[in-house]
Amino acid sequence: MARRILHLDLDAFFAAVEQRDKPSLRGKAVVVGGAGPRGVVATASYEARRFGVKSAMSGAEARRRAPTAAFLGGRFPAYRESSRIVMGLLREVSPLVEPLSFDEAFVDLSGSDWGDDLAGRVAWLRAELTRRTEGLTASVGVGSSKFLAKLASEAAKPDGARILAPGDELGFIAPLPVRAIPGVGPATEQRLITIGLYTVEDLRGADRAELVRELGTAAGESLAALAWGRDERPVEALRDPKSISTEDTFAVDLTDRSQLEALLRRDAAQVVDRLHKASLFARTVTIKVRFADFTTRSVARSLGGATDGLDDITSAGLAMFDEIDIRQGVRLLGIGVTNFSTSAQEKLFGEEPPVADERVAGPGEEVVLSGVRGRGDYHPGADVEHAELGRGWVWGSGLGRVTVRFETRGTGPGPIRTFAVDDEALRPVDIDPLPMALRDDDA
DNA sequence: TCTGGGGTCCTAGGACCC
DNA sequence: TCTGGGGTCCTAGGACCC
Repeated sequence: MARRILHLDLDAFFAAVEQRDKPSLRGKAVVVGGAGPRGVVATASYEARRFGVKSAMSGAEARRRAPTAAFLGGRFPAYRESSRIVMGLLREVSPLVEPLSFDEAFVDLSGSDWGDDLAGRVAWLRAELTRRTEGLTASVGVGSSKFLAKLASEAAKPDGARILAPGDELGFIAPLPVRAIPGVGPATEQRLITIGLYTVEDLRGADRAELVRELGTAAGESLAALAWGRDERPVEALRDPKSISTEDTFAVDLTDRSQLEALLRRDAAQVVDRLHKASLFARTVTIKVRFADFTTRSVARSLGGATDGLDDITSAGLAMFDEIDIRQGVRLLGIGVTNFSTSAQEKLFGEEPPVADERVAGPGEEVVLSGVRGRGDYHPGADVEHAELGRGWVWGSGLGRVTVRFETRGTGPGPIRTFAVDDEALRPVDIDPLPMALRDDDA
């Protein structure tokens, strides 16, 4: 019996959450991300895509293409909440759910009772998802492997479903361009085109040995198998994290070493904090430096044993950073940890116990850009509350003023008012998205 | 106003060991 | 004049994904 794998992808997720919560933006071009001098687009609504705006495009380019679009900073707590509802719904279908990101997951339907009437069940799932999230839509694909399910949901976008009958799968993928295969990006695509391979069907006729020579063992063998629909990767509900890292791109290139060191300390504290929350210990520390010319260097150092100590990790990072020539200017600095174990290892010589978090408010924090914003302030799109007018969102700000549109999911398009930034009646709403009427644990 | 942030996986070369 | 041959760990960098 062939496996039945379901792949679900929320449509234009971040932008769709914004349109749901901001009625005046429904049906309009909305771009999440792309703020600041070096921002890039995280998600564009389908209306914005019609202007040619795409994920990962620079904000400058996106504004050029869609000058009338609403550009929003992003509200991670709201995205997380909707994601939680969707993943909860999927876990009611089957315990074998593998989230890939906030907006995407695989479900192994062998763990479900979905044998008959697959189309009816999928239709129910999509309708239920829209109901519980109060308006989001998802595209769903079902196939006999992760690979085929993912291509099926891609074909169903937006707001559709595609269920592949086992006998139709090879015919369905044959005409697709090689670039449609997950794992084939611009570089691999170019190499395949160079040897005359444009489609999945071409790949089937290719010489296996040549693919391996051209792309390496892993990629070559994997493509040769995928072209014939062969993909045995299991749906894994629990995957251990392999690394934790954080990095900052600066609004301007920095050359002041002590300022960069302070930022590195602050980032190390954040990484250690997340390490503690995950109850993990790491043996390897990595730093990443991107220079003004966009070249990137990474340096890694393995410690004597696994640690979650702030001092250990910070000093390893600083020691590596010390050896890097930063005269041309640094546009990005980051630090991360890998090589996890679940217990600290004895060090060669005695070590103090893990240090409690010591929050370092580094100098020059204002130079740090955050592409998509998660915390409340008055960036465009942020949630606010006014003492008399209630909930709304930041339409724009500057010159000591904030303009707010007063509307929420449940209202119609609302009125616009402008305030002084220090108006006592107005406050940012931090991590408090409006509750959904229906929760995933209601049903 | 070119090019975010958080990840995963793979490769290649050198060290080191038996 | 050969030059061995695995296996594993480590580091740096690249490709790719959302």
